[in-house]
Amino acid sequence: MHVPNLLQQRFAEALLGITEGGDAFASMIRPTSDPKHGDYQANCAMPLSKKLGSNPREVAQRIVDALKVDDLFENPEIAGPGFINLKLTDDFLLSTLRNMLGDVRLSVPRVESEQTIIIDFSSPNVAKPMHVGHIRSTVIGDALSRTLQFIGHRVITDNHLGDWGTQFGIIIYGYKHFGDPEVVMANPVAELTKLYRLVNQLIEYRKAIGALESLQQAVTDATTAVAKSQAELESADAEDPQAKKKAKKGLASAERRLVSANGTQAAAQAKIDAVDQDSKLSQLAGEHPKIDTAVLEETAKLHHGDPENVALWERFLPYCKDEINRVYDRLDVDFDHTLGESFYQPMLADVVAKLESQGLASESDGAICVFLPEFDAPMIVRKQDGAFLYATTDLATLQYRREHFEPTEILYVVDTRQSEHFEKLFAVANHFGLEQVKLVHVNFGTVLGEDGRPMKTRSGTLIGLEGLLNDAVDRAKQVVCNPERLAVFDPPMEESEQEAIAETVGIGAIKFADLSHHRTSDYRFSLNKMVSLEGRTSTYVQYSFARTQKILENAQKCESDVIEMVAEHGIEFTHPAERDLALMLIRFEEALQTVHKDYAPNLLVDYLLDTAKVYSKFNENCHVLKAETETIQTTRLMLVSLTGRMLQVGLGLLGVGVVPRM
RNA sequence: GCGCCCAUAGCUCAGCUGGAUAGAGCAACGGACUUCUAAUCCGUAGGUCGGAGGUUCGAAUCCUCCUGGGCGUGCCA
Repeated sequence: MHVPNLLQQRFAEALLGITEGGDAFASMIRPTSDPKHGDYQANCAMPLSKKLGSNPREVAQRIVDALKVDDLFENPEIAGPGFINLKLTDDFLLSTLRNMLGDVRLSVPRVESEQTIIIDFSSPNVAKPMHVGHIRSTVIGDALSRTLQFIGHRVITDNHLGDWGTQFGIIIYGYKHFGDPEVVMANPVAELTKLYRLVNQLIEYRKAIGALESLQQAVTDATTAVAKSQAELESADAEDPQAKKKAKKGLASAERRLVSANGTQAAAQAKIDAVDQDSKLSQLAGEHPKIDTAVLEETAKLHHGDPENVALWERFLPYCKDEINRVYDRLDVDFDHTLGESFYQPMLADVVAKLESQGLASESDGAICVFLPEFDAPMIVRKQDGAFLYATTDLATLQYRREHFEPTEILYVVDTRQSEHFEKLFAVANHFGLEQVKLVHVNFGTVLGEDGRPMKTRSGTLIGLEGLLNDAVDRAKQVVCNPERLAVFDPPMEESEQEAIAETVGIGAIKFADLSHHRTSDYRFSLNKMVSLEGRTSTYVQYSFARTQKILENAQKCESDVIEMVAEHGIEFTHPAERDLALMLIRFEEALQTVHKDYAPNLLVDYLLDTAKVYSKFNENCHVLKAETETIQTTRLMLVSLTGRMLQVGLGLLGVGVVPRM
């Protein structure tokens, strides 16, 4: 049920009778900000009165007179400067709920025009461990995929794996120089990860040594700047508060820079120390002074078809995929396709040739570039050395998807820092046969550390994703297995049930916390808050669900029983909390539509939390089993049953599970 | 230098195409368990929506400028 859409039609009809083109104002309908104003409000009278040059309240009255909404609303009221306030009738609410009973879609219709939407998300580089930075794309992409599918679109998910990059040069180098074939093949996933980490550490060591001097300089500069700012502050005219304020700000800024420079330098120094203080590592570092360039050479050899490296790549790739699939299993995320960069490798030369023949690309400084009028820098599709780039692969991917999937829309769930890349890509795609496809960069913000600084993806010291999931589940287990809480349950909870709950609650907490932020904003990653199991978290919603299930269990009723009871006893509202809950329930479709409109799952998160909140209030105020009459009990059982199902379905669309008790 | 993004309560964050008195959670303080699970609920306190102009009947939201921060910026992905 989508009340605003329904209302919009009614208003359009009424407005057309008032002035030509009046229906353009019909969309100005929204839920009221304050329940005392009713359920929905229409704001069209104010702007319309300006157009007509008359009093807004009079215009509102004319609209109300022409409006036909008796079947849905009580008498509309005009308030303030010209708001039209509308309150749904109880009859309408009750009959809408009745329709939701037994309907797996909870009265959410499938969209009228089905689109084919490709969602490109997650896309990790295989061969290196997944870390916290991979959460956002994976979780947002998965939630969008489930939600768009639910409302009736044809969704195709594709994990564009980074399976052809430098990380394989790292593994190949590591295998050739440090790998024991027997040990590696005995336990390939773990051993390859170890090799990756070792070689990466040695590379980082080299880089840190190379950078140390300039980092030291940055610290010195920042120190000087702080001293200078301090002097300025001291000499600032005490009579002039503005000058003093400015000097203070300058000092604060310089201090921040110093802290940052010190941090960067310390990180580099730590990398160096870690190797220097380990005799084995420092020996290896001494033996491989050019490891960074050597790794690039191994990568280049792979790309040029060197038989040995290609054979190693083919041998290692499945194990690398096993590694990431383990994480996807745990996260309950899957893909229709996993077409990585390597898949498009054979098509890249053709893409460049086609761009050149169409006059889109041209040679510049030895590279093949597409120059775009709206950008200073070109999009480079082939390097001087002949190698292809990210942009080339993306164009090949676009071409392939157009031919094989015929999408109407492609969503790229990728870090916002790549927005310029996508702007260029989409601009080129417009001249490359993809004018008809809606291309969207579903960008998202950076995950920050608890200190508020961006988590750098290449620092190598990031917390691994698997470890993080384990921590969350462990934390959830501690709470679930709290003896005080466990004592409540009858029959008692077996160990296996406790573990299942911890898994659902722990993983859900991480996903839900990520999805609760608007996708474009940065957020601070705080494991403590996510699994605190208090406040606006997944646990709150899951707990609400568990309470609904317990009531149904105690009443020994399932939804089909409720349908019969409704037919027999009828339904009515006798407490405001019942009506408030009903109003939330019928808005499910509205919430889902807003998720699609802005590609923003946080709107569904908000909706679920609000619904759970309203349910809690209902739960406090409206006892089901002790209800005074059959009709009241039937009404409440219906609300409980629908709420439980709605929370379950809603969480499911976010990729978060529920448990029957917790 | 140029481009993009951000600034909302002590902290972490919402705020949908401009709408009525700017919200939530956490932290603080005060209440509620003989009650279908207190992982809960109720209440109190806390904000010049970074600053200054402008558009409008009406601005956290749109425009301009300023300040502060982040990110990106020709051969990584």
